Amino acid sequence: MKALFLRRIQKLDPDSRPLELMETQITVPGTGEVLIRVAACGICHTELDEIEGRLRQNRKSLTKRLAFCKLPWKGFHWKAGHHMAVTIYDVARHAGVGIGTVSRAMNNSTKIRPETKARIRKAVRELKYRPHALARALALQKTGLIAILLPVFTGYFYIELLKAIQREISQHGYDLVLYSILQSGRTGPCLRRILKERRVDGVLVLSLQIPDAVAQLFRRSGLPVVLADGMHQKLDSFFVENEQGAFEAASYLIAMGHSRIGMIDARLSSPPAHSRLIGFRKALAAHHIPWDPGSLIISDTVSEKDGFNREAGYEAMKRLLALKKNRPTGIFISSDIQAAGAVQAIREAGLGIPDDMAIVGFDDIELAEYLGLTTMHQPLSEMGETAVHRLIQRIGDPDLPVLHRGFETRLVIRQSCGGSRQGASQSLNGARS
Amino acid sequence: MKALFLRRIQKLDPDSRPLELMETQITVPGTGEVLIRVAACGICHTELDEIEGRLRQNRKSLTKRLAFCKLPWKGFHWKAGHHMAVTIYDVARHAGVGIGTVSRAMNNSTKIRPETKARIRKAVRELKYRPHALARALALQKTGLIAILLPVFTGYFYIELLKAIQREISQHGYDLVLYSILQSGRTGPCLRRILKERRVDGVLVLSLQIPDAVAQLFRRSGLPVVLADGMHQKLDSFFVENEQGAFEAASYLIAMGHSRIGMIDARLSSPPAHSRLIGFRKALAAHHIPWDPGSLIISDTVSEKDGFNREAGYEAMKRLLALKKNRPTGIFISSDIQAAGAVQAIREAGLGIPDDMAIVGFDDIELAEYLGLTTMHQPLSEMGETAVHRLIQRIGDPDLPVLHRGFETRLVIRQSCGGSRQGASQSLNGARS
DNA sequence: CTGAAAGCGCTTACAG
DNA sequence: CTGAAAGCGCTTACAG
Repeated sequence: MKALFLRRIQKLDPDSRPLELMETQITVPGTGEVLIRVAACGICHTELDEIEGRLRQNRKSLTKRLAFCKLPWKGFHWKAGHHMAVTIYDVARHAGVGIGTVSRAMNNSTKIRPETKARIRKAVRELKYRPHALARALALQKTGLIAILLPVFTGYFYIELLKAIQREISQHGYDLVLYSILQSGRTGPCLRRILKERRVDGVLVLSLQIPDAVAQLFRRSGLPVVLADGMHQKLDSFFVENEQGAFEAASYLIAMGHSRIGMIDARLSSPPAHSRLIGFRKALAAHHIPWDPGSLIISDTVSEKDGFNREAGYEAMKRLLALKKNRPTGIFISSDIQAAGAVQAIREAGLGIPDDMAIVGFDDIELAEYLGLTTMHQPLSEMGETAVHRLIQRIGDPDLPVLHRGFETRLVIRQSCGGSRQGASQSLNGARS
Repeated sequence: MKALFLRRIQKLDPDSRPLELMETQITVPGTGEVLIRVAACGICHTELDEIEGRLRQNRKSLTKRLAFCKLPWKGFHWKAGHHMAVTIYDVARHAGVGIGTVSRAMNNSTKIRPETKARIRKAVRELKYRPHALARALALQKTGLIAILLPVFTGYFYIELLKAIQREISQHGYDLVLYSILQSGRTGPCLRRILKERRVDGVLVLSLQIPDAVAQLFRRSGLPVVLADGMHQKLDSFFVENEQGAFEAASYLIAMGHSRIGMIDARLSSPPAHSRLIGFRKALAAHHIPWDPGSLIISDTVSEKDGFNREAGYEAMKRLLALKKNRPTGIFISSDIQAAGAVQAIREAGLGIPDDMAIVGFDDIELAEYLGLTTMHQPLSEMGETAVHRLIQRIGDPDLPVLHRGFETRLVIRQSCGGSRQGASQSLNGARS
């Protein structure tokens, strides 16, 4: 296998004419591979053919050298980066100007004569030139990239958020770099790395907690961070009013006539889980319903995960159903995905929803509609858009004051509490049909 | 508002001692803003405080100048990039070596003395140095980024795929840049842009068709592309055996005793939709069941989308149910999400599944389990992993031969055809309960 | 308005 | 083994 490797030497010798071959040499690494290295001055992408022609003419000398190495000549072969990319130098030469002028033409500088600009634009079109993003970023100290951190795709919840974020961000000319966090403990290290690597202009953090030390670091560095579905005192934060939502959810169960009300929550170290419990208890208190610790199940026993998953909801509901006395008749479940598991457990027990057990979820993921689940809707798109908007603002001015804003949830009534406005005809008691 | 702007001048004067202030000057732009520009030679991050101290000592001269501009002195204020990042120069000076040596120490070069390396490592730790990703990428011609193109998050389908891809890719030390394609026509332009910008080392394309001209361009450029859930003759492609899957799905309906079998498909310009129709028809033919064009509904009439969505499935099923004569008793639906819509239509018509209408879906998204939907499972994780693996390989050697590989689907039997092995107790005929 | 040059922060042949 | 220098492909004060 042969390789002809063209290498551009820009300033090797300012006086050398363009296209002049500076050297040819042969190296023979391990497996009989032959590398012919040709350094030429000011090679332009569009001139590669000419270069190759010259080399062909020069072939006898190459062949001689190859023979010396006891290797046959088998023709030319371009190395990996087959076609060299067009650079600003190519454009400059093609248009007969300096590279600075090309740059000004590309960046809509005012300090350029219209005719010059037009000429350069034409060259750009002809060579199909487009600036190398990295080089531009390095010179500009601006990458055009935004990092987004999120817990492993737990699925449904993030789709709507991501969609809104992606739409908004690309509208502002940015691209998104995805960092998915496998364990919550990795959030800090990941952020530190992002900060140091300086590959992005800003960071969007979804549903993750940021250690104070890291928040501090970001503030000092001036690299903007915005939280969505999360909260940090020192950073822009957009969050769902979990407490208000849980309060409403529980109040609704009470309004539907339930007096023994339980809750299935996720691990309390998760801020939403924590707030939802608080809202739940406040609702009970507001309605003078006594608090029974026995009817609160933290569904994080199943795995090392935070408990926001179907299996956890399933197990938790089974434990609730096993309660001998004072079994609740209404349950507030801290997420729809847990509720899905809970529904399964209720079905398997041969019980009916809402007759034997009423449930209210939280999130309003698409699945909730299929389940006929009454739940709290979160305004995820709105939150995502707002967060992006703020991030863009802050990239423009890192010294903006910190902004916190909550988004209220909204009760969506379906069938799982019996209070459907459309009647219970679509209830989900498949098990009893 | 004041700003003290520190600017590093590296080679301004090779003889100037470190920390020497080279100039101080004041500019007064528009709104009474004062910019004090201080260029110093070889300022190190860890020495900023010292610099500031000197400036403070020099304050009287600054104050004088400010007074000249009729502006009060209000102390120092660091400009945006508050803390300057640590560079390789800082480390080199801290360790008393050249920057080349630092680089070698960072990159595990063999050509470095262990003691030197240890000393540099220590400096790195002390200064918390980490290379600037962009600069490194520019010098190395390797960005550590992989682009992933996918149609707008239609949701469920891509979660599993993305999860597998993300896992695999980060294992190889890459990060993912997300490009979501709003209209399929944007695929080409987006790819061209990615190619030209050279921000990534490779491209993963999900479910999108690549124009021949663009494929050609990529081949010539040497930037690796791999397709997952898609196919192009000239590019590595990993795809689901849609035809085989549709064949099996239809065969299953036939085996369940149906002889009037319909299909709901998506727009046929979508390759999977097309293949699934072919597989479907082949199954009919194989079992000598006559083909009735009236019982095929292409569900793309609802919007400009491709038809792979719930609303489209809903409308399509309504049209099928409206059939006066020869109404099918079994339907193969080209995606689970359409099937979800179809289920709703069947329910609303007061019909039962599978008694009045049996359905088989395709995809096996999580929703299918809740719906009790019998469907074709796609090995998405496996396909995602394989695609990434190939991409990494190809980044290592762009001249690898083109690889194509199909992944077989698997029938998952639930309740929607009545053939459940667990009995029909969990069937979804909520409408009739 | 324009070109030449310094700089963005790294890597790596080259010459000790 | 190590330092000095050229190069990666751009932008932008600076000096005409």
